[in-house]
Amino acid sequence: MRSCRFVFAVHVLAVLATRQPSSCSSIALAQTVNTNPVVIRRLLIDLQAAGLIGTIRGPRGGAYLAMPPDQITLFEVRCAVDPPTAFGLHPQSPAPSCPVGGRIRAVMKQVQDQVLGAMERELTGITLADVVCRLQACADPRP
Amino acid sequence: MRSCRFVFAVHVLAVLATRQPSSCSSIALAQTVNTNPVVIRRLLIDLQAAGLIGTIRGPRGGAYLAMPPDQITLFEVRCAVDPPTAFGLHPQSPAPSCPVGGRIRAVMKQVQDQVLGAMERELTGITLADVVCRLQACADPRP
DNA sequence: TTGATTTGTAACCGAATCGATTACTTTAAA
DNA sequence: TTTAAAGTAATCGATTCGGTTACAAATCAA
Repeated sequence: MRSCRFVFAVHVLAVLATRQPSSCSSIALAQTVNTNPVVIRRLLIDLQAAGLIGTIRGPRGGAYLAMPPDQITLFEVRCAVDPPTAFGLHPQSPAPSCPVGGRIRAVMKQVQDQVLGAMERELTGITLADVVCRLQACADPRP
Repeated sequence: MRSCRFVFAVHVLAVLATRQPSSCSSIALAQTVNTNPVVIRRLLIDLQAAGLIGTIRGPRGGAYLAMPPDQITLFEVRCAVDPPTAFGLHPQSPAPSCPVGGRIRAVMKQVQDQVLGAMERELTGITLADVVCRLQACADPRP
């Protein structure tokens, strides 16, 4: 997963958290992230579908947090914008005649689920409020 | 990380573990994985650099395990063939004038390190011997 | 009602990644 | 000497992804 959609999303949500409860346009968000507004709007659509933010069309519109920052975990953010993948699996079916090839896919699927579970536990332990706190360089609540 | 180098590497090592102590050619390995021998040889180079396998050139050559399967963890395998990344970071510098933009990179680097640490703990807990065991559908030693 | 502003969305581009492939060199066993 | 295998360079094609342009839809204010 080399996409930076996740860090962009956390960045955007952190800005919205500091702007609460007023909204922020995709243009302004794109400037802080240093990317194109359409890239931000595509993210906003996914974050909105996940119920993390709301958007307002028209003049003075923009995006706003739909939830208090301490109730948004980074796991939810990741789920909203990235596919649940830790590493790629076999693109072609391995040789079924080989004892390894016949079963390796199921085993590696298990391994991936274990790894994703570990990532979930870690990301569930970090809220958007924690991120905002770290941004302000206050004491890390989870040392 | 969408590359399947990691699953290919585990697949190859599992085959070598069942073939111990004799060696196995990249052609034979490529057949079980269902890919091209050069793809396998590129993997073998990385696994060899990590000290996990050895290779023999010439007729009757091939790759062999350099270590007992219960001393090879999936974390070592992953380190050998994949960069230590959980998600992409900001490609362009965020706006330093924004309070979020100025610090978000460092914070997300921390988050990535936490996630990588969780992945490391999970993958360190699975050895190549465990994988071989799971391939044989015996009771999972780590339920 | 009109104009301005903003989201939503489609289309496309260019760079990067990656597995696959061909071809060749190097090594070493029989 | 022949043959089989690793090592390696070069290239191809598909896919992904951020970036960009353009435009439609919505909504607010004058």
